[in-house]
Amino acid sequence: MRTLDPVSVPRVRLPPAERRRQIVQAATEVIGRRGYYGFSVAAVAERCGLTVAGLLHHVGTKDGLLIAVLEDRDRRDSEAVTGRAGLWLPEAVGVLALPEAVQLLHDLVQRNRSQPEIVRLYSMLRTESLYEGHPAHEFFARRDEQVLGLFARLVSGHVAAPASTARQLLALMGGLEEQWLRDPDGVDLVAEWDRAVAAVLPAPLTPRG
Amino acid sequence: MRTLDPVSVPRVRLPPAERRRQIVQAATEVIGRRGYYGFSVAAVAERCGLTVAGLLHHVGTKDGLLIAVLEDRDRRDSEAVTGRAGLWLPEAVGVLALPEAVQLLHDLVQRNRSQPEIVRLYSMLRTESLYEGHPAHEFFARRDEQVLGLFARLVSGHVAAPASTARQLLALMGGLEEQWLRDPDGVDLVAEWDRAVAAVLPAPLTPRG
Amino acid sequence: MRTLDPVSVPRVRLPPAERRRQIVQAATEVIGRRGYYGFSVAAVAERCGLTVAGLLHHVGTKDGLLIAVLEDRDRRDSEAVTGRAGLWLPEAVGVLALPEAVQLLHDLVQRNRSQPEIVRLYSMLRTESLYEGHPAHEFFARRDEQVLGLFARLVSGHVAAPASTARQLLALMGGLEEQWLRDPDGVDLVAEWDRAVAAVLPAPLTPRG
Amino acid sequence: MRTLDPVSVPRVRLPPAERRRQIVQAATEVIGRRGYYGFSVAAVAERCGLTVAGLLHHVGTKDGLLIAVLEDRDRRDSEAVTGRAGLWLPEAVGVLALPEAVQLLHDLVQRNRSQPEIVRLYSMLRTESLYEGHPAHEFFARRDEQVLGLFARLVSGHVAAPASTARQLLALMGGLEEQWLRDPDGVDLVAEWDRAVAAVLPAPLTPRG
DNA sequence: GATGAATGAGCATTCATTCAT
DNA sequence: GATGAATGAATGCTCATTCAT
Repeated sequence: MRTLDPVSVPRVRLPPAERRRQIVQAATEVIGRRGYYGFSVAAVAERCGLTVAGLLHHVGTKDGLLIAVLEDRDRRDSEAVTGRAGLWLPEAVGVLALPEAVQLLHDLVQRNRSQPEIVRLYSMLRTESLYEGHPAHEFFARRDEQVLGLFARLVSGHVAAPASTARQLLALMGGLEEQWLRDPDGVDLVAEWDRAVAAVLPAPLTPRG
Repeated sequence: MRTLDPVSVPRVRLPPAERRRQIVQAATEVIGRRGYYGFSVAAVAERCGLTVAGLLHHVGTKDGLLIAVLEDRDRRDSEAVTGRAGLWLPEAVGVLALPEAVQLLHDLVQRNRSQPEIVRLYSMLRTESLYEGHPAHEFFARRDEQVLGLFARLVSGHVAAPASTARQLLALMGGLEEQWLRDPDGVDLVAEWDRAVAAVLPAPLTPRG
Repeated sequence: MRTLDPVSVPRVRLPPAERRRQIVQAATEVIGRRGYYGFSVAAVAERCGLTVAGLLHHVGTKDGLLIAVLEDRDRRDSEAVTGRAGLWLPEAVGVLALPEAVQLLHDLVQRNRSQPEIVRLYSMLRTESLYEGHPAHEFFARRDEQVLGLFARLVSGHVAAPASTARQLLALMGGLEEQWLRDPDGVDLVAEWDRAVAAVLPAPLTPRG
Repeated sequence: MRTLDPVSVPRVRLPPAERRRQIVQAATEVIGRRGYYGFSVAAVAERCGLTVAGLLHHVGTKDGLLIAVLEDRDRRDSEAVTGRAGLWLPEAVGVLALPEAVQLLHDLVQRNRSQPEIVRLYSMLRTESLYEGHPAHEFFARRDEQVLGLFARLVSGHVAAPASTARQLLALMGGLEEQWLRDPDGVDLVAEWDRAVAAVLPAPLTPRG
């Protein structure tokens, strides 16, 4: 067998919270590389220094593992934008001026650069979930809808066709991230993003940081 | 698990060329939906009305099947641009004026709209192949390099940073196609592409067709 | 193909030690008859009343099964000569007088007569492992070397060419065992062995028992 | 796949007799290494530069291939002893004096040294065929019986128990050949055989050649 | 909280064989 | 005389899951 590089981990008993974190992280890496269809519960278990049965004791099933990963992501993302005050809520964004919107997108991309494993996970699952049978199909359909809505509101009033601009921003973000994942050292994700935004949005102010 | 919907076909001996075409097409669909890791040789065989052994007689291994698909694509793509006279060769493109370049990209996207299965295949494989262990890793690394080079030459002289603009075009193309695959009826791929090009390239002339 | 006669056993959970013993015994029989290349994991599993997956849970792979058998043999053989005090150690044997040496060989053959399955296993594996690709190639090369060394020391001082006499003893033992396996009722293994030793060694005393 | 080292042979059309010879030789090698159960028709075909179907065109089935090999051996062995005038016939040998008998055995072993592949084939098949289900089971049972009979007659009148001496000679021959196959450079088959005969037969005259 | 035993289903691949060409 | 297409059965192994401990 042996998928991915076997990271041998000593088998120790961990407190549940830490174990959970460990599992989610291992699953993120493995699913990010092989996708939902292609990854095996055993590969994740091995990375955790757990038996398969031991891992399943925490997440129940293979699907449960995916759900755990997705929920964990959702929770962390929410926390990350808490400072930004419920940004995902439809009503919350209309108030932002263009510079603030640009800054927000910039921060988002910058944050992604610091967590390639998670970017990889989303890239993989978003592509895989195009197929209707995929367990995350609805999840990502809803997700993209929300993000497109958010982006559209962010640029609304500043561009001619906010919906199309939103699509462009989403496409650029995913596409540039993919190019960056393929060649992390050759592609400066944040710089490319800023340049792309400058091309797509009018009067782009240079974002800070 | 019952992958995809089983299409039962009578078992007959087919002329080799036609069989080959059938296999490649079935594999394109299946791999496009489940990815290389997630698809099974059996699923392809079933779609062809062949035994697994019968299928393997033609392609040798699972990897051989992937290679067959990729080579077939390459061949067809080459044929498609033959009218455009060896467009992938580095020297061949410098001569194009911007309107012709825009037209060429437009035609490319329009062609893609007519073959969603192939777009899906490439989308899936490009994402999966980010992982270094993937059998198409090198294939897509080289491919993206070529395409980025082509795009850069297409826009060279017309934009400030051709390499970055090339990245933006590639990202937009992949990203918009993905949005279109997720919601084929809700997204007008060609229109969105034209709008994106208008945003990203200067003085965009409306392409014909 | 229906290998050997299927012995159907009720599927129950066995204590690990007993299961192990059962597996090793079943494998000994099957490999002894069909060889490593010719036997199937399924044949062993069936004899144990286990699924193939269930069997593989214990031994990992087909090779692992062979190794388990060989290790088990080694362990038992060691135990059997423990009473003889580390007989396989080079220094330990020089002290034996010829009658004791003859007695020892006699006992060895007599023990073999009581376990035809194991003799058959060794006969088969020793022959198969002549081929360099065989998983037990090195094992039996080393083994034969050790045994030849032991035999040479046993007869050293009593014959003109101990190394050649050792080869003769090893050849006779293997060859007579094979004749006995082919016709267990027609060949008196121990008697033939004693007669052979009488021919090959000088002044052979009749061994007891 | 790929068993044994793939000896790539150009595919040419051969005259039937030569093709037959080639097939038998390839099969001899492959069966000698992997045994009847462990070898594949494909491995033989490859060595002949033939398709599997092409090979089967000549020998019909896997069993047919084994039979072809065995018959070919029988024919060649007969030819080899023709000069010795129907030696395998029961009545023909009683007339030999001991020195002639010793010389005959010596010649036999010497001939074997020149064809290790065939010795390997017989060693493998004789061991494998101990199992009653083996297609050559009867063949080798009869064969051993004949050889034991021949040997017994050869030494009859010169030793106390001709049948046992015959067994010893057969055992020695097989066993020494096996040791020689395991280490062809380290074991001088003919010399060891002569020494063994000297030990087992009385007043052994040094054979010529 | 975690393990070991066991299973049923699946997977890629090999194998011997048949048949039409 | 030889090939290519195709098959049914088998092979070694993986996988997700259950259950008793």
